[in-house]
This record gives sequence, C-alpha cells and structure tokens, in this order.
Amino acid sequence: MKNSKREKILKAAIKIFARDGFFNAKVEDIARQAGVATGTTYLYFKNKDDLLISIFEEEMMPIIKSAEDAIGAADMPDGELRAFIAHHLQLVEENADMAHLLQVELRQSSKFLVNYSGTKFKEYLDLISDILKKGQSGGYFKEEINSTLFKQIVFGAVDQISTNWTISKTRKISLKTSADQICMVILDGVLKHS
Amino acid sequence: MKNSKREKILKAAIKIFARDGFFNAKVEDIARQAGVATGTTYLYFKNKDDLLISIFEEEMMPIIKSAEDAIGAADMPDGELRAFIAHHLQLVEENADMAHLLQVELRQSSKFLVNYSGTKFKEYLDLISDILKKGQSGGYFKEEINSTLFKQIVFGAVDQISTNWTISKTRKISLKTSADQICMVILDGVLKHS
Amino acid sequence: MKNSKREKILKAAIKIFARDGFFNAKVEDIARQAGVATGTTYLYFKNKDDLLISIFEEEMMPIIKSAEDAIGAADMPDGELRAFIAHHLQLVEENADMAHLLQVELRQSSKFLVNYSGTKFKEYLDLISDILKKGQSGGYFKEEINSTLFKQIVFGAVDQISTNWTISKTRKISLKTSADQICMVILDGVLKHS
Amino acid sequence: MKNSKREKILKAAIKIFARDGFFNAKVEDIARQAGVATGTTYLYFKNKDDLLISIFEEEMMPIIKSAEDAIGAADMPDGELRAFIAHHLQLVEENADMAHLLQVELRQSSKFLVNYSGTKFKEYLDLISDILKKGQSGGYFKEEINSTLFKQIVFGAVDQISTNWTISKTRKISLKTSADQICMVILDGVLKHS
DNA sequence: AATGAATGAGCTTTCATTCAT
DNA sequence: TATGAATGAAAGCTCATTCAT
Repeated sequence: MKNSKREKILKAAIKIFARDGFFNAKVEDIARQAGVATGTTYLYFKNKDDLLISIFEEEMMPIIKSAEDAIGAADMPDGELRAFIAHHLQLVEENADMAHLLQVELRQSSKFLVNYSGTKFKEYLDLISDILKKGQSGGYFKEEINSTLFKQIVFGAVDQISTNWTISKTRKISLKTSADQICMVILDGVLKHS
Repeated sequence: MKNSKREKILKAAIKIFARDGFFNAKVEDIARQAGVATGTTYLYFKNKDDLLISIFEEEMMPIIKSAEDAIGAADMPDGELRAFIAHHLQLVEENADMAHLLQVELRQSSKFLVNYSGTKFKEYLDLISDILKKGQSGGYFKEEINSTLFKQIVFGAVDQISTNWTISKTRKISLKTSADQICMVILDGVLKHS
Repeated sequence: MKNSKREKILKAAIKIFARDGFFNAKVEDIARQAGVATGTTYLYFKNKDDLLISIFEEEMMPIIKSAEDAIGAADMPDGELRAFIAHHLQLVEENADMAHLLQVELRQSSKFLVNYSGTKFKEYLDLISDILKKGQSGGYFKEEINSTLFKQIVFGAVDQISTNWTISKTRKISLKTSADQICMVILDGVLKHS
Repeated sequence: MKNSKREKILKAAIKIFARDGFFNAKVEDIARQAGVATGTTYLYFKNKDDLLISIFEEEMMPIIKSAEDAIGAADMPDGELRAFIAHHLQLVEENADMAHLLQVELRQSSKFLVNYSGTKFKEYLDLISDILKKGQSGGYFKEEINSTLFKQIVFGAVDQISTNWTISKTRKISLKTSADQICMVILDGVLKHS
C-alpha cells in the first residue's frame, strides 16, 4: 500500500479532531494516534489546516457515493427522501467521528465554510435538491417549494438531530424513530390532514 | 449603571467572537473593543471560557423573552410556529453577531454543548415543543409527532438557513421568503395534498 | 527609565549574537541574558530579524557621532584619516561584541546587506569618502582616486584587521601598531619613495 | 571518474550555500541540485558542516595554484601585487558563487574562522605576504611594513570591493578600474607625491 | 553504493493570565 | 477598581540525520 501512511494519518486526524476539536487537537497527538512521528504528518499534509480540508475533500466522496446508491435503490420521490435521511443517520451511527466533524468542525470557521461549501459538501446537499426537483417534475412534490431552501431545511433538521444524538448520553430516541419522524414532518407536515 | 463595564466587555466579546471565532479571538482585542484594559476583563470574568458561557447564559434571556412575546401575540398553533420562526430569522438579521455565536461557536466544543444544552438554550428550544404540545392538545397538530424531535427539526431547519444566510454574500433569497417556505414545509409537508 | 527594558534586550542581543552568531542564537538565551521572559522580547521587537536590524539601526548612531567627533578634532586630511582609523580600532577594542556583529553578522545575509547598506552603515562609510574629497579639494590627496572605491579600500583593510584581532587569541600585534601601519600604507603606499 | 558524485555534490553545495547562505541552505536542496538522493550526501560528507569545510579545503587548492601562476608570470614586486589583485577580482567575476562563500560564509561563524584560518585560506593570504617580503628583500618595498598586517590590508580592501560588486545591482565601477585603483592606493598611497 | 521516507529534537512565536503599581 | 507590562507554557513546523530497502 503506497498511501497507507497518508490514510492512517487522515483517519487519526478524524478521530483526534472529533475528540478534541480542531483547535484543541495537537498535531503530535494525531501523529501518535497514527503511529508515526510528528514530522511525518508534514510529509503528507502542508499543515494542520490542510489536514482538515483534506478530510472533507477526500472522505466526502465515498459518503456521497453511498448516499447516491441508497437513493438509487429507492422507489418514488418520498422513498428517495426517506432513503437519504435514513442513510445519513445510519452514517452518523456507524461513523460518529466523521459525523461530528461534518456537524461541528465544518462550521468552525467561516473560512472553511466559505471555501468549501462550494465543493464536496455542496455536492452532498445537492442530492436533496435533486430529489425535490425530480419529485416536482413527477407531480409528487409541491412546485412552490424552493430547492435551495428545501435542501437546507432537510439537512438542518437531520443534522441537528444527529448532533444531539451524538452528544446525548442516554440516546433514548433511536435514530430509526428519528428518521421516521423527520420524514413524517417533511413529507406531510405537522398539521392534521385538513 | 454599576455593571456597565461588565456589560461593555460582554458586548465586545460577542462582536469579537463572531468576527474571529472563539479560538482565534484574543482577550486583548475584546478588551480594546470594550475600551478597557486587558486585565479588567479578568475582574469580571474568570477566564476566556467564562466569557463565552456568560454570553449564552445572559444574552439568551432577552431573546427568549422576546420570542415568548412574539408567540404570545400570535393566534392559533400554526400562527405561533410562524411567529417563532419569523422572530428567530428577524433576530438573525438584526443581531448577526449573536446569531453567529449561537449557530457556530455554540457547536464549537462538545464541552459547551454538553454543559449548556440543559440551560438557557434548552429553554429556547422548549418554546418550540411547547407550541407543538399546545397544538396537539387543541387537536391541530398530529399527536404522533414527538416533541423532542420536533423542536430539533424546526430549530435545525431554521438554524441551517440562518447560517447560510449569514455567510452568503449575495443573499438572493430573503429571510422573509425563507420563513414562509420553512413554515410551508413544516406545517403541510412537501407532498402534494394527497 | 521607560526604555530600560528595551535597551537591556538590545544589549543582550548584541552579546548573544556576537557569541553564537545570528542563526545559532536562541531568543530564549537573549531574554535570559537580558533578565526578562522570552515573551517580553516580542513586546519590543517584532521578531528575531527585527532584533538584528534594530541593533544596526540604533547602535550605529552613537558610533557615527563619535567618529565624526574624532575626525573633527583632527588637523589636516591625513590626520583625519588617522583619526578615523584609530577611532574604529579603538571601538573594536572597547566594544568587541558590536564590532563582531558589524564585521561578521552584517555580512550574514545579502538581505541585510542590500537593505541596510543604504542607511546607517552607508553613513559611516561616507565619513571616509568625505575625508578623501576634502583632502582632494585641499590639494593633499590625489584627484584620480575614486571616493566610492577609496572608502571600501579603507574600511575593508581596517575591518579585516579588526576581525582577525577579535578572533586572534594571542593578539601579538597591538591595534595601535595596526592603525599606524594601515595609515602608512594608505597614505604613502608600500613602494619605497620613488 | 570515481569521485564524480562527490564532486557534483561539492559543486552543488557551493551554488546553494552561495544562493541561500549556509544556515538557510537545505541539504535536500543541495542533493537535488547535485542530482542525487539526500542520503547520498552523507555517504561522502560527515554532515552539513563538513560540506562547508570541504569546500574551503578542496576548492581553495586550484585557486591558490592559479593565483601562484598569475604571480609567477608577473615582473617586479609591484607587478606581482597587481597580478594578485587582478587575479582575485577576475576570480570573483568568473566564479561568483565561490567568491561569495569566501567573502560572506567564511566569516559566518567564529568556529570556522578559528579552525580554518590556519589552513588553505591562510595559504592564500600568504601569497600576499610573500610578495611583500620578496619586494622588501629586493629593496622595492618599505621594510617597516609588517607582512602579517599587509596581507590583511590588501585582502581586506580587495574583499570589501568584491563583496560590494557582487551585491551591487548596477555595477557602475568595473572590476578592472577597481583593480587599478586598489593598486594605486596600496603602492603609492593617497597622499600626493611629497 | 544509493535511495528517500521517516524521524524527532529543537526553535520561534503566540497569547491567556497574572500582578506590581 | 483599573491598568497593561510581563510572564512562560505550549504548539506548529522545520530539517539535519538515519536506516530499511
């Protein structure tokens, strides 16, 4: 494996950034976690910032891909939305560290938000707007809903619940239940069938 | 005003934290912004962390109060929800620094999230669950929706849109339009009237 | 004394730079020598480079002044040249550290040489060309000698001997003797009276 | 060529040391310039210091030899001095990197000055004192001039002018003119024929 | 002999916090 | 109370040197 060391450092960074937060994380700790010397980190990454950026750039790819697959395997627009939401929450459950980074550290500094909202993260959010648009074309979803806002509403809701679940000690409400409830509200609304 | 100096430091901290982020903000800059000496900050606050904590503890109060007033002035459960959402987005527009802190810096470290999710911030979120519960009792809202999840869904959606609006340079979509769309989705859902 | 601390750090830097060389000198050692904490150095100087630059900018002034005085107290062009040379060598004897910096560290990097050859150091060298020009006007010195080259010849000779004297352990040849010999060669040449 | 690789590294070191200065020069850069791997450097040289030392020890030899030849080809003591000076300045012109090292980096640290003033560099300077002594024996040069000081005066003058010429961007005064003027001053002095 | 990835000691610089005034 | 100069621990990053291949 040529890039095994780089990969090891990246995985270690995810873990340490998630544990300590970007600013409190020490490069030395990341290196130790990866089983390499401090200087080795700088052979593969320009600096600490580059480490965080690389995580988002490189780790988003498989996430997007598997989300696409999940959506592709679903029937009907509402099924697709359910698939996206269920997939995201499952990801949070299986990969808590990466989820924490996406939720918490990505917001850390406007710098990152501005620079990277246009890249991989945007691609991910666009999966939601694509579902909406397709559903609108097919006559399933309301035409008057703006796709830019819709993707933020859905992601915001899912993300907030994920963040709380990650932090929560008791985890009384399962992510399965959460997924169902988010879908219910987003698809049908909170108002009783008028 | 006995505590005018303390208040000045607190306001300065909101501004500087919003501008630079908690970790990049320098206590010296906060003091300068407040028009006091660096050391004076430590007469009123234990340390830099305490400054951030105090902001949430003390600045949340009037926000909660005015949100309550806005809700109280509304008719019907759906009107209350509209009121909450509109109020929050208006707050973001009028008080961008504080909004940024709530959105970005509050998430900064799990430490803060864990310690303070149970205090003033929780009170704020509970305004949403109260609206839901009242609406459920009155027969307007679906009973099967969990209030803990609902408040997170609503806040997450509103917060995500606020964050994007704050960062966005163009601000093509007005917060007024955003409020309407959020209400539409949350109240009626995205699915066409079945 | 308001600037006593700054002055102490500057003096300490001269000593440590002279002892260890610019690159080997540690800021921590300079601070310790000055009797202050490491961080204090950065209250008065932007960085390590600024420390070296400040030495040249600020310590050259009194040197130039006292050289001017020595020249002013001398009779005749040849007396003025003798005065300059004797003064410089005396300076070397009395202030070995500063002399070392001028001789060795100033040459260190082209960066410094380029940036500072036009300032205080140039002023010092110009004392020599002024002596030449005055002597030429008075009919004492040969008109065909270029003043730009002359100042370099004289300074180069004096500087080389100073450097060797500073380094030399035995110091067999006194600086007094050296001054006489430099003057003899520069004024009359090595050739026997033709 | 058995030692072609060693020679390549040495030449590369001259170039890089001249370009960046000894302390700022990276061994990796030297290796790259030489077209070898970093580690290879350490097969031929003990460490970075040894590289600088070796340059002086080994590259001085041909310089001394060619200076000797130039002197040997000259007539009369004054011709020999002219030959030495002209040769040195020509060397500076043709081999700027090596000249820079001799002028700037050799002075860098007392360590090098102390350890190496007694070796090849001393041999080079002794060419000047030999010229003086021979001229004194032949009745051409003043007996009262000390040869140790004389060689420093001549080298100092030539070196200072070389250094300035190397750094100077305009190079208004040619090295040919410089050589003539140095000779004029050293041989006949600045004083008008008394 | 040659490689170049890996090492880790060591340095500059920052900044939250203290304390003499 | 208020000041702001001084502190010094702490961390990011560099690079001479090593060593497994």
